[in-house]
Amino acid sequence: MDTLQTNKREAILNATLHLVSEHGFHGTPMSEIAKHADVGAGTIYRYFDSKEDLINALFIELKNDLSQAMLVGITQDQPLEDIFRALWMNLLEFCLEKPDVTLFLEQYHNSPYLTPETEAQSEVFLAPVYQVFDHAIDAGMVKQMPIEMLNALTYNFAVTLVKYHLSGSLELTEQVKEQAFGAVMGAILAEC
Amino acid sequence: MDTLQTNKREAILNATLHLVSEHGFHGTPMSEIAKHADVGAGTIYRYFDSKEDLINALFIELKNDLSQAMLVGITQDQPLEDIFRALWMNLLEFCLEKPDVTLFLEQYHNSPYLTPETEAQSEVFLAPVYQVFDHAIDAGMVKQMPIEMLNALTYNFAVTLVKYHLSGSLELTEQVKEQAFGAVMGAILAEC
Amino acid sequence: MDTLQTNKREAILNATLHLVSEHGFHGTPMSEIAKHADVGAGTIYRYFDSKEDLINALFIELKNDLSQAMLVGITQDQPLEDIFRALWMNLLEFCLEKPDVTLFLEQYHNSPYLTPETEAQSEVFLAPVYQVFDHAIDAGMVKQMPIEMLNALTYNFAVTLVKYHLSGSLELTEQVKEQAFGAVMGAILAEC
Amino acid sequence: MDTLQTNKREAILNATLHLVSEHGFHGTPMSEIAKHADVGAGTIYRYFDSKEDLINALFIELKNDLSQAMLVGITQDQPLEDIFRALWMNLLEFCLEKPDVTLFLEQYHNSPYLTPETEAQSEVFLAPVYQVFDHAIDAGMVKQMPIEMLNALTYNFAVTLVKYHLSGSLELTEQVKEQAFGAVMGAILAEC
DNA sequence: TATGAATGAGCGTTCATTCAT
DNA sequence: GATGAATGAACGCTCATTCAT
Repeated sequence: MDTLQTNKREAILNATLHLVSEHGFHGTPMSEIAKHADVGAGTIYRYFDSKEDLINALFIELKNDLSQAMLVGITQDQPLEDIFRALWMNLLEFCLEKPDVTLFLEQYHNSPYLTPETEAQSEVFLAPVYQVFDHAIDAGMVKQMPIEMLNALTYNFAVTLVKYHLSGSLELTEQVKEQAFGAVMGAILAEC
Repeated sequence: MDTLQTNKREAILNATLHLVSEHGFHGTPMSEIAKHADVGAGTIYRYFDSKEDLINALFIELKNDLSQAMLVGITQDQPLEDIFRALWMNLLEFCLEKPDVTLFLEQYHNSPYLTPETEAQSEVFLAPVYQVFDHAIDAGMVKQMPIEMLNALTYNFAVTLVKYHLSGSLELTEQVKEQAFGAVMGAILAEC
Repeated sequence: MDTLQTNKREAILNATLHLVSEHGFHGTPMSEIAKHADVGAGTIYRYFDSKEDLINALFIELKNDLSQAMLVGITQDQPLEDIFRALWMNLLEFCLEKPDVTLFLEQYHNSPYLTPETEAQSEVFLAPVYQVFDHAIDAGMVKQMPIEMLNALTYNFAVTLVKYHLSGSLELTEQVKEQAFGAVMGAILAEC
Repeated sequence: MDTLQTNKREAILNATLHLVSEHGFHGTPMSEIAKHADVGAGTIYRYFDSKEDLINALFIELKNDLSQAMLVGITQDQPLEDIFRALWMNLLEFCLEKPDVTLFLEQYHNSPYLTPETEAQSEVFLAPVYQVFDHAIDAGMVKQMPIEMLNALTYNFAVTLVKYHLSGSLELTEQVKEQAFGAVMGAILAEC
């Protein structure tokens, strides 16, 4: 029973992710989501108040997934350099492996669905990552700079690369990934 | 007459830019564009085949504007370092001064309106910029890296900063701009 | 068990009365009725075939209640004048004390739910009242007039007054009630 | 041009009147109104903001029609008795000749569409009628009673008779009409 | 017997597009 | 050329009803 409920909700979210990443918010009618999720049109409204609510809920879930994925394999006792590399590579791999998530999140961030509330909710999950940034700055490893600039140079940069990759204009080979990570380091490290 | 025609076309494009940057593609009906442009609803279709055509045309124009703005004040005889700085600062200032253009372009890039054709058309204008990149790599000033990665570290980075600025989370003071440019340089320079 | 069944049926009818009198037929979903009656949505369909059936059943019950209420305290041996007064005052008081019933009945009478069948069913209960009318006409106390006109001057008039009262535009004080009854008498009595 | 616009608006109002009087508010979808008015579904929304707005506008128009009809043939110099009779008979005839108007108004008055605002708007047209009532009371012809009671005994009584007539249970012959008017007079006259 | 999750037809409404003027 | 009234397909959403449990 519990699983069935969860299944429908999951199916709806999955269908939404899939369709929106491909056709955009406006190109994805609720009826199509219902069809792909194999549920009745009205069923969606047992789980979500409205299309907006559905999309916001999906955004929050995906931001959480992404945050979790970034932290995989990371322990407190590792050197800060290793943590940084792991965080960034985890991020890059997650975006590469889940292109629909990447595209959904980017669309969401540039749409009127994004509100201060949903943004604030999504930021919560990233707290551990921001902590690493703070430590790195305190330790003198990373240049003193606004968190947003760090974000732009790490998170947004990775996403941009993946979008180029998905559009077919840039192949993200292991070598290119390393080069990209090198660029990130060159940009943020307080070196020499 | 010619001017009148041009005026209407311009008025329609301006209204579209203004409205889409604020309310998104879906939140901007053709009727509203007509009202803001002070033309009849049907008149839009004398200048553009469809809403899609209108938006694509606007995208191309804005990409051209942006490219032109980047090249302002640049001459072949300047040192490569100066050219780089000028290009990037021009870009940053353009995005800051024309937030509606910035927001429109970002929405467009993350929407289903973007097609390989429109993308290709818009790339044409950036040829001079890409030439600078090539020269810089040939001259050993900039690391050998895919043009897309360079783009991500220069163009997309600047746009991301401006979006943070527009959302109110990051203030782009002169000092922050310098710091940002320093980060760009750290990322791409083939230094020591 | 029998009581439980009766209880659920009663609860459903009560909830329907309450909600419909306040929000109208269209503003009262079955799901809301179920919630207010504290039963499952499907349970309603054990007691009633459809929403229409439920509303018709409620109408019949309320018409019965109203008829019963009119006859309270009346005996055959009273003078005809007293019976008339008692009937009418009973009616007025019932409508005043049960505004939801009054409003429900009026909505029903002006809705497509009303059919010749349901009307005929509801008329049955009023037989004793109609008998009084007949006697009064036979006795020469009341003018010879169609039963419907008598109804209009007694029943419908009383209901109309109560509706004005409920809407706040007319206060039904004891004095006003007497005046109203006086008007009824003036209209129907075969006087001088 | 002007006529065309008026025609469409009129056609929509007529279709609404016809359909609502027969099937009720809920039984009358906008699509059906459009079909009967021979216009596109969207066209209705050029003339009315919403279904509610359409129905309210129709109500106001019909109340105006009814008020106008009541005053036909009445002049200030007639005796008060004649004015009364003319008003009431005009009303009765209007309701008889336009049964759909009668049924629409009754449904409206017993529906959630009725709001203090729409009621107030509709009362404006009845001012001349109310003036007659006031004069009649001042002149000592009619008993001192609340305007609502007078309304109930004249307006609502007439409508009730017509509804009985339309339901087929009471035939409003000339004789019955006279009898009915006699009842009205008996109810309100301050006589002997 | 009772439930309430699930359904999908049908609603009110929007808006890109057309075309008579 | 320019208009804007008119269109109707398509949308998001509701709710009477069903049925597996």
